Amino acid sequence: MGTTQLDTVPEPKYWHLKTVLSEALDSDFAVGEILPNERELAARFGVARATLRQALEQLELEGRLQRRRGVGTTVAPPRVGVDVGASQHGWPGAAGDSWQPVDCVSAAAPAAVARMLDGAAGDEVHTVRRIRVTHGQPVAAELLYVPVASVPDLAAIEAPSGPARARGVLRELQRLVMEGQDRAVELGSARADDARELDRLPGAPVLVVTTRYFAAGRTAAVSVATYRADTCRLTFGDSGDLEISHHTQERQAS
Amino acid sequence: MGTTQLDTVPEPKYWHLKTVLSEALDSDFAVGEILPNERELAARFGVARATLRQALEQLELEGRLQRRRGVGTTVAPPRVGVDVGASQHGWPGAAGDSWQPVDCVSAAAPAAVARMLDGAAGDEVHTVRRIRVTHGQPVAAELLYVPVASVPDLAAIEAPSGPARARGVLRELQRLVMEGQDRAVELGSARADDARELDRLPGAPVLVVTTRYFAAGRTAAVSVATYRADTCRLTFGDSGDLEISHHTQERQAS
DNA sequence: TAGTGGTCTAGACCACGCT
DNA sequence: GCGTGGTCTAGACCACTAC
Repeated sequence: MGTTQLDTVPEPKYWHLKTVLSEALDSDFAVGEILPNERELAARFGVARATLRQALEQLELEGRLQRRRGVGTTVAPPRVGVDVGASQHGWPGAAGDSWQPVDCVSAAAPAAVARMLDGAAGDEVHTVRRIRVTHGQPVAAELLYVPVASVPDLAAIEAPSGPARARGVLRELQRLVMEGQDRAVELGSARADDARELDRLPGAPVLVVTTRYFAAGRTAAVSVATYRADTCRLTFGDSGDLEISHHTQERQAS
Repeated sequence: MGTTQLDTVPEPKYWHLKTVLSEALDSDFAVGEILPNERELAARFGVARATLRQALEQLELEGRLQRRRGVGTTVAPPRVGVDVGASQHGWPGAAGDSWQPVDCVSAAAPAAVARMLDGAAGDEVHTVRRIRVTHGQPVAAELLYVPVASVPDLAAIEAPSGPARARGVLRELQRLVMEGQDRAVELGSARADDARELDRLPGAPVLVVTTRYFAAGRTAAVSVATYRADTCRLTFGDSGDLEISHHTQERQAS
């Protein structure tokens, strides 16, 4: 009698909720507008708060919502296109890049880093910390590992740590002839220190961009950049946005 | 008195749990090994199952674990490096690419697609469905949108749908002169149909790679490829594999 | 059929941002 | 202090897989 055709497809509540909320966001809310709080939304939809939260989490993962403890849930602006492609074919720290050096320390390389630098476990590296800011918002935090062997002329006069030393390491890098680079993107979750720089909670989803820079037949530096996955869209190639200028192949013979 | 130094840093339980489990995975478990079930793990650590699950979810997001309903939780192998970069500078469907056409239908373009094709809302497009398989596992599902105007010579003889028609559309694409392309990567959650192809649950985290192909001064095609975020690392540039350690893969020459 | 992970509930308390 | 989202609990039932 009461059998509906939905018997065969018991769609989870949170999934259906997400769909309903998503459509409501499109039609009834403006960017930046604040939603009713979770307890009220849950009551309104007749579900437990945990279920409602499962739907909100998905929408936040997709960049539709932004949630801040103590404040509320707001409608997120469209993701920012952040260029990580061809236009950055120079060394990190080249003039005009959008990174801001924060700190630098020198110590033995962690095992995982040493492996990527094809060096031994205890080799000493400069570790440069940088932040990338776009439209006034922090979008990425980076750890740049530079073996001391890559920048032998770094003056001992430089400060032992801090932004000044970071700039010194970056300056020395520019003097090398780059032979190529190598990028990978994967999903990760923010470590505590990255989360702090990115104004997110630890464990927040991030896109981890790992870049290896080659010079003098060796891996001269490795960058591990952590982008906010909720607010960023990583773009490659010339036209990050809607610009369709003519594209000349720059397929360089090695 | 009983005040410990931890007062200032009330680390969440699930975060601490994740750390502990992560270290246990490194030292006590082999790839593919099956973990104790969630109820037992929760009891062993003295937390509620929901809390334990929060830690497992993070580890799965980071590609450390694999969970399958009705089966159990296993230790995941390292992520597979999937090339989405320079080596694929040809049209989709070019000889030797790792995609497998599945289906093709022709209909009016959805609004979002029409926008990327800089066309009108109702323009007719061929929608090609393809699957990418690596090491025997499905890693990505793609929807390739090709305006009928891009492949005017597609014979009417072709089947109205199915893999045969998909191959026809791809074949016609090869005849165009590519002027450039354009890629973006962002985090998303799997739609129901993609999830089925990727052997995941709807909502699973995925990396969405959007590519625009330019020819004859227009956007000749748009591809939206959905990669499993748990098992894939997207690589760009020359050297895809970072050669983490023993890599005795039988790289078959085709 | 037994055992797994997936969903859902109805509470509670905590940390944080504002005012 | 108050309201917000974040964490946590102790259950229950369901869907799926393998035997």
